[in-house]
Amino acid sequence: MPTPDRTSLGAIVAAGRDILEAAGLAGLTMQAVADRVGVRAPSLYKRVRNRDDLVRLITEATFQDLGEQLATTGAGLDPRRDLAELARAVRAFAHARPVGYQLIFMPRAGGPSTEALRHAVGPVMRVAENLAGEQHALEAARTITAWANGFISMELSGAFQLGGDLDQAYEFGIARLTDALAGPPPR
Amino acid sequence: MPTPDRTSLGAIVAAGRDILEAAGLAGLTMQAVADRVGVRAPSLYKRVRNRDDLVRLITEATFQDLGEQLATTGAGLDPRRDLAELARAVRAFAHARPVGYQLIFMPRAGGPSTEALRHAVGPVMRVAENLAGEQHALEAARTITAWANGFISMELSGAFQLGGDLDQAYEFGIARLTDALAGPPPR
DNA sequence: GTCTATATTTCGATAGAC
DNA sequence: GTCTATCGAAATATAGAC
Repeated sequence: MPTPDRTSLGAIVAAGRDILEAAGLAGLTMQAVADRVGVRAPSLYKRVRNRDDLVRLITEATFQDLGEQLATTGAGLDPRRDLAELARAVRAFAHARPVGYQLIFMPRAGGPSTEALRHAVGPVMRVAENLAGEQHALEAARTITAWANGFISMELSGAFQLGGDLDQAYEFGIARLTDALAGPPPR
Repeated sequence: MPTPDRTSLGAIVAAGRDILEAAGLAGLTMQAVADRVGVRAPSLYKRVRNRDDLVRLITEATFQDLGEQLATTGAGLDPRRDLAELARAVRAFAHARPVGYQLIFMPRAGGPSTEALRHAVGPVMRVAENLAGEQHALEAARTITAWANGFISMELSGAFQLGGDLDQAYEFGIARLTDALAGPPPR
């Protein structure tokens, strides 16, 4: 009888995500993952092609989580309120998994499948369309996404160094963006 | 008579910046820099403490360049026009040096000196104050910066995958943000 | 499927002669 | 200041026994 399974792909990905948050992308080594799941490093290669593959799996799992988080948010009747809730949900997610969040937006060979992307961006597109109209939905969604992701990325990287209250600044951005997108279309 | 200088700190940093753009941060090895400046790798350590130090110098030089680029932009009389010019200037800079630009916003130990930061952000603060008023200058500047940087970062990382014209989306964001910040302040 | 052992590669950094 | 020579430290990945 062969040796029974001592780990699983799910456990490996989960361990990888924990290590990623605790030690950063550079700290995500095959050895560290093996230690955490309780096997030797070479055994990981039975379930994962290589490290890049593991990073990709972790990124996709994180992206999927974000999508599910947003799916349960901002589906109300008031698009202005929905936008605010979506924006706060994204930021909360990023605060909970800062490294994983930033990993999503890193340039890499095999980006997220367009399917997964539509799933995660869906709620934002809906709100954008309700606010700015069908014709400007994509541009409005990109404005929202760019602002939120930019704010969060800068916050996480410590780029806001001039003091002030960041929570307040985020709410300020929400309020102004909402007014801007809900306002009369240009021209 | 000792051997004459065969390179300089400036040449090393300049070579590092070129390599960074051509081969990414991982490709920025001491060996690659040495090859490009025409010395052996150990010689670099006479002018640079270690690799991290070199990366820091490159980041600061890039940040300085960005600041100078913005200093000559958007100092006109019309804050709406100034904001548009500033936003376009940042994006043009990022397109010219994508890796260096993203390096600026990476979390690192010794962030840019507050002095260098004020220099680079100065023009944005001025425009924000002219648009949104003194009381909301910082928040407005952060909204602008977050949106522009978020848009550019996502663009550079290939995160915009749903088609559409990105130039147009950027102009859309400029127009809407300008209206939003110049509009009546939220009481 | 897991293990031990090891190959490979790469890179950062130092020592000491000239 | 530059060089040759080399160390030392990782980390990825493979081979083959059990």
